Amino acid sequence: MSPRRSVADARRTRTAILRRGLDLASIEGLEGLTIGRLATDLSMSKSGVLGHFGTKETLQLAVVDEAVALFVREVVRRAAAAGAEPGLPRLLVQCEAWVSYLERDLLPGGCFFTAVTSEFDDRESGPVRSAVAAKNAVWQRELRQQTELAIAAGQLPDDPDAEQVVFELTGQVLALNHAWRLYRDAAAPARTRRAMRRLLGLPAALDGQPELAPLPEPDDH
Amino acid sequence: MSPRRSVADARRTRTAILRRGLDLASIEGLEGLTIGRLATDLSMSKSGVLGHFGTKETLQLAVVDEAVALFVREVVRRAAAAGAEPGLPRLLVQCEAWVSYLERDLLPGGCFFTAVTSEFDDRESGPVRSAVAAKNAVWQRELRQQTELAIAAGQLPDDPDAEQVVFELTGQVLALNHAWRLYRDAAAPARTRRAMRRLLGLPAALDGQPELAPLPEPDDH
DNA sequence: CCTACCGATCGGTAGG
DNA sequence: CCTACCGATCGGTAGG
Repeated sequence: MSPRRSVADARRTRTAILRRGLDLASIEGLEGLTIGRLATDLSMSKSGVLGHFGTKETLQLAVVDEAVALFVREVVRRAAAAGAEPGLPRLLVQCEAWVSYLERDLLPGGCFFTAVTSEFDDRESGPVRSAVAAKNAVWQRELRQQTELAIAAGQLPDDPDAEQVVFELTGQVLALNHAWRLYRDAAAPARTRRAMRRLLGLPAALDGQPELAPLPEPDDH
Repeated sequence: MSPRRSVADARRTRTAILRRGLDLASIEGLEGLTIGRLATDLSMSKSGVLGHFGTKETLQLAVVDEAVALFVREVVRRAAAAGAEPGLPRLLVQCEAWVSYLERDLLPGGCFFTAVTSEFDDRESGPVRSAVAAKNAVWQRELRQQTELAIAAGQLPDDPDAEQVVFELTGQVLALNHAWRLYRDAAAPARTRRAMRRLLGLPAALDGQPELAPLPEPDDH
């Protein structure tokens, strides 16, 4: 009965820690995520948890990576799987996947990046802050590229500034998270879709088809 | 040399605690605001700090009130002092005061309400969460009223849904806080003003007059 | 307003 | 992966 387990067992434990850590961090933030709480929830000792990461900061960075993996799976890849053409069609699919990601409440505390950005944006620069800012920037750049393609193809109405369009799209998603989490406002996803539609020069939605664009079925995880 | 001071002294101490507490809470959040840290910063003992409030929760609620007072002074009253007529003119002044409030960095951690909303929106209901949600709602209601007046007066372009307009305005302010705090993006205030202008059916700004509407000089505090 | 405490919890280490 | 610790800090209390 040695406490030493196989490499595969260790990896499984690590995965369980990160999965639970991501749930907790979405609620309590990355500082509020404590090793003792994780250990209790997983019926482990604190040193058993910490052994996988060494320090709390390394654990926090691993949780950020876990959150990125979820976002990539549920937004980036799901949008890509729709096979929409570059430019406005792809941008619409990406926006729909983004709204859907929040609407489906994949994490108990809502959007991990919104929570953690607000937690770290005033901190001195550090690895965690940098990681969050960098991951945010990757998604913004992807949206900007599609917007630029849409502009070049004459698919957008009047606003020729891709940066401005992405800024405003982001704001509508932040408003969604805000209304959805603070007031449990069930109308918020529809409001965000309506704002995005207007911003991208689309006509108002038909009653029977509220989505911005059709998406493949979501992964059930 | 009794440690007991006058009532006026006690009130001054209380004010100092709340002022510092608001600064700290804007950075660290209302949970991250600790009594020990406050005591150190103010060269007091922990029990000296706690004596003014009894419990941490009471302290947190007092800090929320302090934040409301700042917002009322710098946004609500400053906008009212401009003397704009109800409807679109007043709505523009209120939006300009709102953007200016963030742009001027009145607190070291940016918008207190954004930070605290994101911190408490997933928590079980409690007095702090309720207070934050209620204060948020008061401002939203004020904006909605002016929007409804503007709609009734035919001052808005096409969108007849006041709730939707307020939702989108809020989103642009959230985007401002996001870009301003996380990326130190100096272009963010102009982007928000531009988005608001478009949303409210105004022409694009002239180069020399970027504000949404003229405001009186800010209070220096 | 202070000193002097309390039990609980924090991140982390030693040693196995 | 565990037990058994460490010093520091948390919110809060007793008593003056």
